[in-house]
Amino acid sequence: MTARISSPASAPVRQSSVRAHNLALVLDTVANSADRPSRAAVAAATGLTRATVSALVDDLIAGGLLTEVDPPPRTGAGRPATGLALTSAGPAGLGLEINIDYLAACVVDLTGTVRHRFAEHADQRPAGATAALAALGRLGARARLAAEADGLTVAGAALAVPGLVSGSSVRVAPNLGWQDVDAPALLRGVPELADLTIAVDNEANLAALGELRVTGGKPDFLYVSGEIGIGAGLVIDGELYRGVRGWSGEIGHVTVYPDGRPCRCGANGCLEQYAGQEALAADEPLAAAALGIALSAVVNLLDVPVIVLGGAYVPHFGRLRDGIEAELRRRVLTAGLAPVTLRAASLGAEAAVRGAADVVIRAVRDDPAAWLRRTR
Amino acid sequence: MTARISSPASAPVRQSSVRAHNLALVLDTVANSADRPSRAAVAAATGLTRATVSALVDDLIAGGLLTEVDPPPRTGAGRPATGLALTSAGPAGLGLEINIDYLAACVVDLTGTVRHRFAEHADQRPAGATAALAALGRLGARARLAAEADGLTVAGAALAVPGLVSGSSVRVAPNLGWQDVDAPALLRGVPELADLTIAVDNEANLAALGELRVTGGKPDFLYVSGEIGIGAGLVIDGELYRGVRGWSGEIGHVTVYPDGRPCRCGANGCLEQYAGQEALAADEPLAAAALGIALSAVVNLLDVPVIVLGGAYVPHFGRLRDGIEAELRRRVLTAGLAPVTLRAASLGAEAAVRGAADVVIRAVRDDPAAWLRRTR
DNA sequence: TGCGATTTGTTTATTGGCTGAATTATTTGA
DNA sequence: TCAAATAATTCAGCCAATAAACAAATCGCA
Repeated sequence: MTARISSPASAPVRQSSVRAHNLALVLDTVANSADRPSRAAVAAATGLTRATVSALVDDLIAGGLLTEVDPPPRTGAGRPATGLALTSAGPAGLGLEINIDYLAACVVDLTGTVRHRFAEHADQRPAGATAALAALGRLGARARLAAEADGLTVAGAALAVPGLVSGSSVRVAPNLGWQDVDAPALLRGVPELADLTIAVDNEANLAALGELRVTGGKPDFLYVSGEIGIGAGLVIDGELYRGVRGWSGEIGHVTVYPDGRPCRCGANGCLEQYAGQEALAADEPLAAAALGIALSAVVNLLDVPVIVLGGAYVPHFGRLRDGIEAELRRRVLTAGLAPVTLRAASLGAEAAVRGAADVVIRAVRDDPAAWLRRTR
Repeated sequence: MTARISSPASAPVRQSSVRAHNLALVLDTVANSADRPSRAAVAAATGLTRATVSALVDDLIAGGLLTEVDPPPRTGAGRPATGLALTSAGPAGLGLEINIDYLAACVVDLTGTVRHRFAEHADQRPAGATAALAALGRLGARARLAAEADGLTVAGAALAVPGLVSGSSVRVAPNLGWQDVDAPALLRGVPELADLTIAVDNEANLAALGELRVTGGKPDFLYVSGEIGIGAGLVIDGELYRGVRGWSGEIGHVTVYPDGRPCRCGANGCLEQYAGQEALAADEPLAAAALGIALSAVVNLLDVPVIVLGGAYVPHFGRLRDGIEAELRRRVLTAGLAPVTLRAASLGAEAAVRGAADVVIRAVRDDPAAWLRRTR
């Protein structure tokens, strides 16, 4: 089988695209191997010939993405293999997060290991966007310097914010009181970050990616992040779905009780009023039912087999579980054909920063050819 | 720019994949041109060289997918161009549909033109799956013979059913009283269809594709099909999203009023009870509000900019519109940033059959290399 | 009428990248 | 010690793209 190339096609493909694709294929195969595969093993796994894999691996080693390591224990006769592994001294991702009451930065290397982690706890609302992002930028600069002292090259950064994002602009972050903030520009005001490309995304989306890194593979799940607001990140076939304008996942404002409590958004009966952090803290009795109703809607609409509760839900998971599952069984049309799996997130508060850092290294992993061109 | 190849990569790419991709690119470019483009125009539009385009076009002509036609009126000096167009005598798609009270078949050619159309109106429930599908198979056979009399080659068929589908099996079709029916096998029992590959999909999904063909381009929209049940098809970037197991779009069972009317699915307050065909016929006063609440959930979750109401909603659109839009304005978090567009479908009852036929020709268009191999 | 300018489409040499077979390297086991 | 086995590299060949030159056909202006 050869690869299906994304259809409908919209750009020409040339030999260099073949190379780019196969570089990514080899890198991905090494990354997803439990052991430390040889070139021959990679060839067998991918369907490429050993000659081709050798050439591709040479490029990836020269570009600082792979290294040769001791092979796994031998099993029989024959020339011993050379093991391959992702290098932990190549590109790294810088993750940044701003939230109501803290700032965080972390550095993740190509293997997915968190190498450095910094946080500052303080209410970010009074300072305003400019001051808060300057402080976060200084935190990021410390993280970058620490990473470079380790021999890592920071390939880019991503910022998690609790709000709606368009391109690089934070359109609205109600809980921070922000509106139309060009966050990357403000962060780059810190000299040590001036040369970095900085992406911005919603915290729930990035937390979903953080969770994805932990599970591995190409899963399908909905990650629900209970912070002051409730957001969700939808991962389909291992890819984050961001919506047409990047505004997907606003599950906190899905209507649960049409004539229910008024919400700060202007509507009535939003999920957030029954299952937000404040409701949880107040031991709101309807929280589980409300979550179950909203999640049933998601499953009916999208056929997502797994739901992961993260953020503030993690400590309350035991208490909420039964109530949510009861609603799912009752309200999901296909519940009888295949049950919906509900579980708590494996990462806690750091999911979003970590997901942000992952975004950067994910880009390198998905398009190693771009990284090779850069270091050539 | 060269194409990004679908990441994360999972299969090797070789030169033949490049050819396959670029064949699809050229075919797509010709198909989406308003005029009848020359080879040179296709080269300019795609970024390929004229030499390459000439070679690709030769293959597509030899394979019976493109034809040379009179060029559009000249505009200046230079050798006159040769126009290119999709052939209307090549592959065709056979669309089939079974619903509560009718059977339908239609044939669509590569250009998207409906060439033949057959329907039989009768209650399909008493007959049972075997007899009903035999009758539909005979209708399909008539359509196929008519198409072949025109010089068309039926490349495959697709069947629209009102139910949940897994692979080629109809798991449940409550309104037909079906359970675990291998529809393609029964259809192929008709000798004239024995050699065809027959896909099966939910009627709402296929109706969404039918609507997509009419709009053209790569739009994003949610198509809502109001039949006895209410289904939805989600189109993102011109592609249908089917869900992990193919069970997405069950908007009819999204909860609107948690303690509302009991539904045949066992839950309470499903949209279907307030905005299904029966409720519409009874002039149900809550229909618009219920639709608005459920659609707001979709937009909040998925950030879909356009909603198309089809099927039984089309004649009621004028009456429902204001009520739905009021709820959308009130309940969609991003309504203030960008309004949601609501419109009636352009195709009526035949949307699903037509979408089914489109599925087949879409496959040929997306992978012309497979078609060329077949006719070689 | 004729010729240069212009545009289309084809031909030819070159290049990049993969394949397959042969070759070299290194180990196990009889 | 040598045959069998496995890993990795080398090299010729092929495919599909590019670039540049060339051939074909028309317009426009003198």
